[in-house]
Amino acid sequence: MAVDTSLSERKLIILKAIIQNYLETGEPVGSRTLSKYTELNLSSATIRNEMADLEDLGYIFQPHTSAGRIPSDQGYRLYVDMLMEEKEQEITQRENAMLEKADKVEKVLQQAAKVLASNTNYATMVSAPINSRNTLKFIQLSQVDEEQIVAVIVLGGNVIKNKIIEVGETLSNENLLKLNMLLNTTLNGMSIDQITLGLIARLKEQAGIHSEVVEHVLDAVAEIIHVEDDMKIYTSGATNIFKYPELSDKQSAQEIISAFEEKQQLADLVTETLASENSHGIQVYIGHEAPVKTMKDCSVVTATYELGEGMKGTIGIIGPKRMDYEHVMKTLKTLQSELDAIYNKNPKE
Amino acid sequence: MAVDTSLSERKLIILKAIIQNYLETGEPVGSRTLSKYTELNLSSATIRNEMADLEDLGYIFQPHTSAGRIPSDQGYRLYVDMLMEEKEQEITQRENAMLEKADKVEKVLQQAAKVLASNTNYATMVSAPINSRNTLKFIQLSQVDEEQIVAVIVLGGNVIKNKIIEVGETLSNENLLKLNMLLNTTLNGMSIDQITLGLIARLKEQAGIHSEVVEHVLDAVAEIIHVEDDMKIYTSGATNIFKYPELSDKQSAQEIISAFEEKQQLADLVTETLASENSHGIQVYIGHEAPVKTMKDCSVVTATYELGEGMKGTIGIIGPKRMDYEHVMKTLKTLQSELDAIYNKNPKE
DNA sequence: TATTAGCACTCCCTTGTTTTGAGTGCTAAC
DNA sequence: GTTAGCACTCAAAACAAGGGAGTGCTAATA
Repeated sequence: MAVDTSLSERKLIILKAIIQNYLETGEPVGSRTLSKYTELNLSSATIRNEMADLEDLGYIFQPHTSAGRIPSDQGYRLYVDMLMEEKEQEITQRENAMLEKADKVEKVLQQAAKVLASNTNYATMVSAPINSRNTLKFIQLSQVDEEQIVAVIVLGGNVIKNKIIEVGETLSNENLLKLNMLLNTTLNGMSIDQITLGLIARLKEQAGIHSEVVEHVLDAVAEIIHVEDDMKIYTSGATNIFKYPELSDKQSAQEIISAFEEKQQLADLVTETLASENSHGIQVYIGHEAPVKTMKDCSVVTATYELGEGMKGTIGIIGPKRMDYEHVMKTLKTLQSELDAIYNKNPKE
Repeated sequence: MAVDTSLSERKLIILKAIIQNYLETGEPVGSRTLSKYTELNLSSATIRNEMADLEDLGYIFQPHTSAGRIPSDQGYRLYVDMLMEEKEQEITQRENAMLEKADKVEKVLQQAAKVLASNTNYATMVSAPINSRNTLKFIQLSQVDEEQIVAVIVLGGNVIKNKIIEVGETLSNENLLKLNMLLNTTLNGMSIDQITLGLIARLKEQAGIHSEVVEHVLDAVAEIIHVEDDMKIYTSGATNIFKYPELSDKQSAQEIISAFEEKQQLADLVTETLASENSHGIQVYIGHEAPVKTMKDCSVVTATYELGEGMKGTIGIIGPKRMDYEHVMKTLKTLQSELDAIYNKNPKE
């Protein structure tokens, strides 16, 4: 993934210039423009020669004969890799991300998506961290009325799950107490994926109260714990894609916005990102590289954030291939640390 | 709102034919077409005369000279009013709305929106019922650890609210118990808007435990109860608008889809709908009639559903003016009763 | 008197043609 | 190695012409 050394310094400069110019204008860029744009002081003819080479090497191409050049996916890739290396030594400095503290995780993430979208003018998404490795801090069953019990479960990071359990017959107060004791002493501190069905079965026996109700309630508890909160994803600025002509023809717009509405595809994206994390915690998918076909004409930049204890989530930006990678990557890094700051200031036990 | 009697029977038939034809094709409809389409057996010339009249009266218009006619907002309005009257005597019969029972209100509503969208090919929204007149069924504070208390509140219709309350100093077990007793005995059965700040203040005194912690906790409880769950709105099929050329130019599409993403405008729509409810529980806003400017080129059809105890929510469909009003209204009615069936089968106390 | 046939007219849309201009590749000169 | 010059290409814009759907009006008809 390092910079391809087969390119001369000059070619690199020219390529970079082509890309940057194209990022700004969205138009194919020609040799004349470049000969002014760069500080190389080369004539357009020379540039043309170099461009011909770059085209042969696959970094740029012409949308049609006699048009200027446009960076190819490969060209973008090289460019982004260069950026990555430069950034490496830069100190990440905190910026004003305007993230207000909010007590509900949900709110924070939704707002994060919003801030990101308005900062970048691209479409954004933020996935809630996955709970499976989170640990149970507290569990309680309470009688609401004769036929209803409410179960409340608090996980690390103050994630709360709850559900009403409908019971046929009433559970006596003592039994409820017993059950609560049992649940808390047994499950407390365990991670979600440690709480297996086998464990629940054992609990049923240990409960010592042999009634259908208890079994039913325990089953319900297991369900609450395990029901994958189907990957909550918060999005914002989906309509930003209308700002980029290359994405806003009906067909593409329809597809991309659908993806944002349905969220299933975004979920796939998140899964993929979390699976193949790289050193920076930032990943860039250019065009076809993205794991979702809908994004084949977009670039997707994702960052992973961590709320401690292995609870990871993803922040993502979806925009045109000619996105401002530099700014985007910087903004993502900032947000990453903002989230860190918000959630890791309460030291985890 | 009754049928304008100044229109002859024949004009009405022609207007209806124009509209129905336009609903199907989306193209301006001309006199020739009509002379075949209607069972009136009139020549195109006669039809032309009638159309000229209808145009003078403002029910139809030409997008340009020598084009066919298109219904105006006023024309649609008349048409819809006619439909309403016809439907009046029809028996609403249950259809297969495929709504699965789900225990979380949230899920049900999201699914309702989805079903609706796929049934109609329009963009849809469903607002969660507003809680302010809902009653409190159960409240409980539990100690999670030294510094955290989780508050759980169950409202009618099994709506659950919760929040972690951070406390500086630990609250003793007995005090927590006392507090729970007090809260339950006092607040149980009260509606949200009955629980005023004054009441909370009185509770603080009654608690008899004079400590900052108790005050803080009670304040937090009040906040949880009152924090307007900022009108949750579930949407689906926003991208359906791409199916209608008259709405899918960049400008309009951008605006409409934004409205669906931001949801604020939809919330306004809901508020308006709930405020001015009419006899059928179904309302139709045509073009400029909608309380939101974004929808000026759309028609919005809304229905109000009730979960008992004054908890009302709204179902809405947003599409082109040439939407299939008949089908839409029927579908809405069906869904309305589906929701009724799901939520009012557990008889409310 | 209401309906219809006929006709001239309007104007959008489609299709085809021309022009323009940005950009290229190549070659020959510097 | 670099550059000026030139012929060439091709997309997009500008223009022109024809077709066609639809209209309004008038005069004939039932």
